[in-house]
Amino acid sequence: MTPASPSGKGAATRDMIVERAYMIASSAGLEGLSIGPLADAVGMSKSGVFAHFGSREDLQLAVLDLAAMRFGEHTLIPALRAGRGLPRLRAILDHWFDWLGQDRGGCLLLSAVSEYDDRPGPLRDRVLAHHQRWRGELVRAIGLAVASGELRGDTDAEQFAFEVNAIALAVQHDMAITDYDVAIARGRRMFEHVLPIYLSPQD
Amino acid sequence: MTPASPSGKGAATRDMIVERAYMIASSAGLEGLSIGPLADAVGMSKSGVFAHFGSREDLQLAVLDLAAMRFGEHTLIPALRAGRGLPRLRAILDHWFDWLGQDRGGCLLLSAVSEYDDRPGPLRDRVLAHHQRWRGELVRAIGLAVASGELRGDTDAEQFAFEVNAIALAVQHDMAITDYDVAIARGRRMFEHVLPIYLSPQD
DNA sequence: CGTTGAAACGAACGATCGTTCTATAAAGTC
DNA sequence: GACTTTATAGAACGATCGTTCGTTTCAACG
Repeated sequence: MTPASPSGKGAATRDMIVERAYMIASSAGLEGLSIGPLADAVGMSKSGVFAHFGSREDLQLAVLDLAAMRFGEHTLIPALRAGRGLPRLRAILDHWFDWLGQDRGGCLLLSAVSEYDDRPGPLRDRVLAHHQRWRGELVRAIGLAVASGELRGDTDAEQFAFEVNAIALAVQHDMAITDYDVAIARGRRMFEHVLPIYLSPQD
Repeated sequence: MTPASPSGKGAATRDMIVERAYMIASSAGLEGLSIGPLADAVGMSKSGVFAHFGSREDLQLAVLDLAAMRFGEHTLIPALRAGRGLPRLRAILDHWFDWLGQDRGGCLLLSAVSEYDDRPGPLRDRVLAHHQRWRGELVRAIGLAVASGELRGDTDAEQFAFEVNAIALAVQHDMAITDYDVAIARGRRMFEHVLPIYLSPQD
């Protein structure tokens, strides 16, 4: 309810600007985000928008942080209500698929990795930091499923997280080629193909 | 040896320009390719470069076609020397991994899909056409492995192709985060996890 | 009331972009 | 050698970009 930023009128419009910028960048990419059209979208002047950020890069960083927060709220947080272990892992993937389908242009964070993977600078650093944090959450959820005995004791959690990430990437990728529902169905089937490798034998 | 384009001095320098443009776009992205720096790179004037293409979009299309040709030469063509069936499929994936590692910034074609997935126009159409042609080659190679009896008769070739593509995507993705060799190793392991689903039982 | 400080505007700057136009140099053709 | 075609150069265009600057609006405070 209370914004993370310091309260006040200025911070409120700043949040509003970042929100709108996030919508634009979701379909145009972070690099396709420019201040002029953003100012039109929020009904302000270019300089009025600009004054809330020291530079365009700061604006992009703010958008990136918002995207990461929204992503976490949409996938990890609700999955915490599922019991830890395999149910939670499945819930994460379900919500992840949901997330990929809601914004046209797919997940901003996934796209940003390929956008900045060979452009060093603060943006690349932030993108990688967010992505690695998320990868860590995946590893953690997998680790809990190992601890619960649902997954084999010799499970390589990082490898499994890599494979889950691969599924999400492929779904986002195929959404551009075929239908959203077709891509999701392929992703689900793929997870069922990968999962048995890691399942404990006694189950 | 002889260029695909009509021969002559003009066509030769055009090929040279596209070549250099391909190198630039490999790391900066197709959208990051601009004519000014390209002209400097080839030692010509902006207008001199521009005259070989009706527009920037035509230049980008030419680069895209070159990338697709190079990709095919690097992966599919040498894999044809392997026996049809599973060996050829493995060869494709091996050469694909090789291809992902050689250019910094990964495969231009894979990046282009996310770059244009929600930007309609001729570029998006061409990107999707190339990608679907490649996907078709994957399906075909898988179909041959089914015909040879190495893969199960009820194999869903399109699903398997989706999964192979997912592996390549994840490798390219993780190359930005970790090491190239680590990403490749993860990709290889993942293929060995997926393959048994489709292997014929008697093997 | 007057004063202060923040917030937004409007105009402009310098740079870069894709593109166009005109001129020039070279190569080919008769 | 005169003429035509082709290839390239150079200058300039309109547009857009991120950014800066001076000014104005406006609420809060005394």
